[in-house]
Formats: sequence, C-alpha cells, structure tokens
Amino acid sequence: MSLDTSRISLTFPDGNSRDYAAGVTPAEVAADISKSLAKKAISAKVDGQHWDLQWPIDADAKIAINTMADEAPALELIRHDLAHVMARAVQELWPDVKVTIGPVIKDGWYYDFDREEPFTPEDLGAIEKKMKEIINLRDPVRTEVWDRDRAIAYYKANGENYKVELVEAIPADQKIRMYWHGDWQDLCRGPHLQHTGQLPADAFKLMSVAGAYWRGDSNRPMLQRIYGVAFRNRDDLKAHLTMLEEAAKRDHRKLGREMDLFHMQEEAPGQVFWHPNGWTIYTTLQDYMRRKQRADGYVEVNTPQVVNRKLWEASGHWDNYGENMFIVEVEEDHAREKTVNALKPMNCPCHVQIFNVGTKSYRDLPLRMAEFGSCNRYEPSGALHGIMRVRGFTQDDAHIFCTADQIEAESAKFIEFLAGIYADLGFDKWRVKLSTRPEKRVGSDESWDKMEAALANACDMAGRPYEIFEGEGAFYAPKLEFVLTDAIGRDWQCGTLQLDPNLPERLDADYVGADGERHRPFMLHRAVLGSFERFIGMMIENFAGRLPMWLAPRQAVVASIVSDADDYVHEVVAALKAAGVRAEADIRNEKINYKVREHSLGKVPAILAVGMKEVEERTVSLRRLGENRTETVTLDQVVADLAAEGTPPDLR
RNA sequence: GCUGCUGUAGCUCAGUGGUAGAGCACUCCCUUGGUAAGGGAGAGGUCGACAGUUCAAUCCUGUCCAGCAGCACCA
Repeated sequence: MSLDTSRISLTFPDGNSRDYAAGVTPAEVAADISKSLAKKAISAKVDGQHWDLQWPIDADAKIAINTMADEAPALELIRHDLAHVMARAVQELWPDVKVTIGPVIKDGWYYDFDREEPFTPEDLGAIEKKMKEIINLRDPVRTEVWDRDRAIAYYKANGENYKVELVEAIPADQKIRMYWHGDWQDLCRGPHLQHTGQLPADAFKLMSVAGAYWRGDSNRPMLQRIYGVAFRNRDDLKAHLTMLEEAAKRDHRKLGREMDLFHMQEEAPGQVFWHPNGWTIYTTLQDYMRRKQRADGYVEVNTPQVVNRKLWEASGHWDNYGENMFIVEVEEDHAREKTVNALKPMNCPCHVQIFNVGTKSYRDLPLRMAEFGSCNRYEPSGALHGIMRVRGFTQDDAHIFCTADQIEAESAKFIEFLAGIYADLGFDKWRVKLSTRPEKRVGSDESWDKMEAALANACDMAGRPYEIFEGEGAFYAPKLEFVLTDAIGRDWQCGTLQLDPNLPERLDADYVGADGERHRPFMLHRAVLGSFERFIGMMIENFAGRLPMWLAPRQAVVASIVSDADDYVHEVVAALKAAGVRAEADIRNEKINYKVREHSLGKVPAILAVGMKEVEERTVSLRRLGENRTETVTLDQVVADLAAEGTPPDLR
C-alpha cells in the first residue's frame, strides 16, 4: 500500500510488484517490462477486470499483461474489434448505412445495420476484402471519455439516430466512451486492441446476413445483421468451419431422409409423416417411457383432441394463447350457434377433468397422471424447424396432483426419475435451471418463498446443483428446467418441472383432507423428453444417426454375397427375429460392396454378410457400423449378442 | 409473424422468353461378385400454386403457399 496517493503499486502474476505514478496505463507498464512485451501486448487484467492498454490505473492493483497467447481475452478483443472494423468497412463501402450495435457472441460477432438495400452474399465478399485492407492500415485505436450531451450532439449531427438512442440509454453513472480507429468512430465501452494490425486477417469469415429487430423488439424496425466468426489463427478458423460441416452432416432433416425415418410436406406444415423406420424409434422410446412411468407410480390416461372452447376459456388458454391454437368450427343445422372447439395445445386442463370426476381424498395424493398427449399448437411459421419445432407433437406429459407439503418430495423423486432416463438414453451431461419469480406475478411473497425453496430443496435432496434464473418463472409459480448437452456441445432444454397452484384454482379441483374439509391441490406439470418429435430429432443429431442398438430402427441386415446363400440368409433373419432383433434380409442382385455401402449410409448397426463359407460353417461375417473390419461369428452367438445389445436398458 | 434467400424427376442439382437435362435412386436384362457405388437398357417432370405482361412464360412482374437462415415467439 503506497501512502503517497500519486504513487501506486502494481503486483504482477509472479508476485513481484513495482511502483508507478497514479494514472499509469498498462501500455506503459508493459513498455517498462520489455520492448517486446509492449509490442505483443493486447490488453491487461487489472484486479480481474479486462482492461484496455490505454486506460489509466489510479490505485494499487494486481495486473497481468495479456498477449495473443491468452486465449479468452485475445478472442474477446479480436471478435470485438473485428465488429468495429466490419462496421467501418460497411460505412466506407456504403456511406449512407447507419450503424447500431455489434456485440461479441459465441465463436464470433455480429453487427446490425440500417440500410435500405439488402446485403447480398457478394456484398459480404466485398466487406471482407475491405476489412482486410483496414487491418493492413494498422490504424491505432484511440478512445476518449465524453460527456453525454456532447456525444448526443455528435451523433445527431452525423444522423446516427440509433447511436443517439444508445447513448441516452446508458445509465447516468457510467462513462461514455468514444472509440476511433483511423477516422472512423463508434460508441464503445472497450477494451480494444492497440491497433487494427493486431487483428488476424486470415482467421475470420463473414458467415451470413439476416434480419433482426432493433433492440430485439418486434414492433421496431428490422435491421440487417451480418454474422462473422473469428479465431486467433487460420487453423482455428478452419477447424471451426470443419466443425460446422460436421454439424450439417448430423442435421436430422437430412438423416431423416437418408435413414427413411419420416418426411414432411406442404399440406401439413409442421407435422410429421412418420415412416416405418422412424415410427419404430418413436414406439420403442414410448414403450420404454411407459414402462419407466409405470414403475415410478404413474397412472396413464388419454384425453380428447378436440375440446370445446368453454374449457379453454375456463383454463385461461383462450384469452392468453388463443392465437396459437388450432380452431375447429362445426356447423350444425339444428344448433343456434356454431360449435367452436380447439385442438388441445396441452393436456393439463383435460387431466384436471379426470381428477375432478368423483371426490378425491387426501389419501389419493400424490396422484401422478401421465399421458402421451398429442397436442397441436399453431406455431408461427418462422419458428418451424424440421421435427424439432412442429405444430403437431406428443409430449411425455404428466401432472402430479399433490398437497403443498408433498411438492418437495415429489420434485426430488421426479429429478431422480429424469436422471435415470437421461442416463439410459446416453446423456450424462445435463444441468438444472431454477426459474424464480418474475416481476409480473400473482400470489404472495410468502407463497413464492415456499415454492422456490421447495424446488431448491428438491434439487439438494436429489444431489443436483442448480443455477438460478432470476425472474424467469411463470407468472403463477417457479419452475425447473433440465438442459442436456449433446455430443457436439449444443444445449437442449428437454425436461421441465413446473409448479402450478393456478390451474386447479381456475378449474376448481379439490380433494377432501384429513380434516374433512375441501382443499385445493397443487399441480406439478412435468416432462422428461419434452416432445417425442423434438427429442428424437435431438437424438438423431446427437448420435449422428448412429442410435444405440436398442433404438435403431433396423438393427441388423443380413446380406447375401452369392445367391446360393439366400436360403441361409432367410434362416439367419428368422433366428434373429425370433430372438427379438429387428432384422432384414438383403438378397438383391448386387455386390456385397454395394450392400455394405448402402446399409452403412442407412446407419444399420450390424451388417451380417453371408457367402458359401458361412453357409457351410453356419456362421456370419459380422461388420459393425463405423468399423471396417469384419469378424466371423457363429449363428447362435450373433443371435445372442445382438439380442442382448438390442434389449432396452430397463429390461437388461 | 418479420427480413432476406430458395422452390425444376424420389434425392442432389444444371438450364432456357419458343413447354426441359445430369448423376444417384427406381424397373428390366447381363453379371454370382467376399465387406462403402459391376455393366447395359428403360421408365419417370402441369418446372410450388394462381393471376398478369407477351404472339409465346418453367424463365419477366405480382399475390399466395412451402422450405432455409436469422430475429421475434416457445403457455
């Protein structure tokens, strides 16, 4: 601690410290250490904060000088400064374009522009070229702190209305930093590189252009957003582009076609035509879920698809979600008015109807009511995506009717149930999000305290850490969401556990308590997979089509090498089928190479080739998907092995 | 829903103001081949739908439908 306020002490990562005049910049500190460091430096870490090399340091601090070797700050600065460089390139090419915002995102950045003409792919090439020119200029970066009025006046004079709005939105206690490289100016809090020449001209790429609302608000103007990706060097960029190609190869829409799982067509947008192969996956998964649910104390029900609007009015869906419901109107000659129904968008109101039949006792609770409920929602056209976001789908839905006291134990029980299923399905990376009370809500703070605590405690009981998402809960109650991470690192929110004191109230559900009085039950909405359509789509991409044997629609193909082996092929198929293996014969007049290629592309886990040698020895030549070696196995052995591997995990 | 792009054979894609082509898949023939495409022949299309411009539209214009990317949405 230096006593003289004009002197400060900076401590380096190695523990040594040096004194400097207050207001020293990291650039000066770096220069003080070595000439080469001064040149290589890109930014600093000052008391844990990412610090521009030009920002003065006014008090004692820990300091570390960053170079391109420090991955996180390097990528941050590269992507950030490329956003500025891109904005400058655009304005140099088209001076009338207005700039807005350009943040760093995963793998890169974007920048939103206001321009009448749409950007074309050719424009992106021209912008990239201009960006490289700007990088080569090695223009130093300069920042200044301005006062608000000056910044507003400046942007007004330049006609940059979006920037005016941004400046006005900056909280009064925050500095307004103005940024330049060359003569080009932007509003930016930084930090930044020393000069544009520090940017890797060969390690970025402009990817796409798309519309985006100003400030994310669909009532405001639509801007044009250009996306870019950037890395520290060319190899990293190439690796990223290769990864994108790999992800494209996993696309469930492409694999769905190649594996003959399903198709979709214009006449039924957002709805799936399941083919035999795809439906096998679906029913296999559903059978598994049904067994798991039964074992966990659920009863299964089934409820109507077409339900009169009266029920949706009572549940509140008609008012709140009417626009997203499929309406079915029926004209009846004898009726005074036409009957208006809606296809059910969710199952809960129907489940309450079942609950409401007869008088329920506290002894009936908790009542776990499950349905593989077919739902239809009129999703906005732009939201549809393969079988992942559809208008007709089936949830692995259930509602647990319980008392307030039972919420915690039921929630914990559900988390364990879900954990077992994710493990069976091959997902070991998943996390829990706890969404808490939003600003607009109903119910007292005490009741929110209790509900949030119940969910948090349930996570603790199940031994699962959770992240809190403040204000993300529904207006009536908090919820848990279960997010799993797939094989290529993408997150999918699948499971959910939503508390609900609201719907039992609206639909007047009650039970008789031990005290002989009527009480309102709580409802827990819960799902593990979410929807079968989405979950299967996600699994196809996760496994790149190579589903675990028990879920693979075609588990084995027995292929003849010569037609004299055909009879034996049929015998092998029959033996496999008898053992419960989904097996097919391929005795087409084609070479074995051709058959192997076709079934490999079809992602069949086991190809059993049979020639005269196998016929004589009563063996098969087994080739597993993804391997290019083969193995000779006796018929009995291969039947036993494939049957065992094809057994669902809960039946092993 | 919004912005942009796209829509030609089952799939992937060429192409033209004078009503169309390739490869693969499909059917048939030859071939019986030992682990990722053997050879030949044939069949297959209201060029997304509807209007308009034109002597003539798959091609140009408009509207609609669907798909793709992003945004917004996701009870």
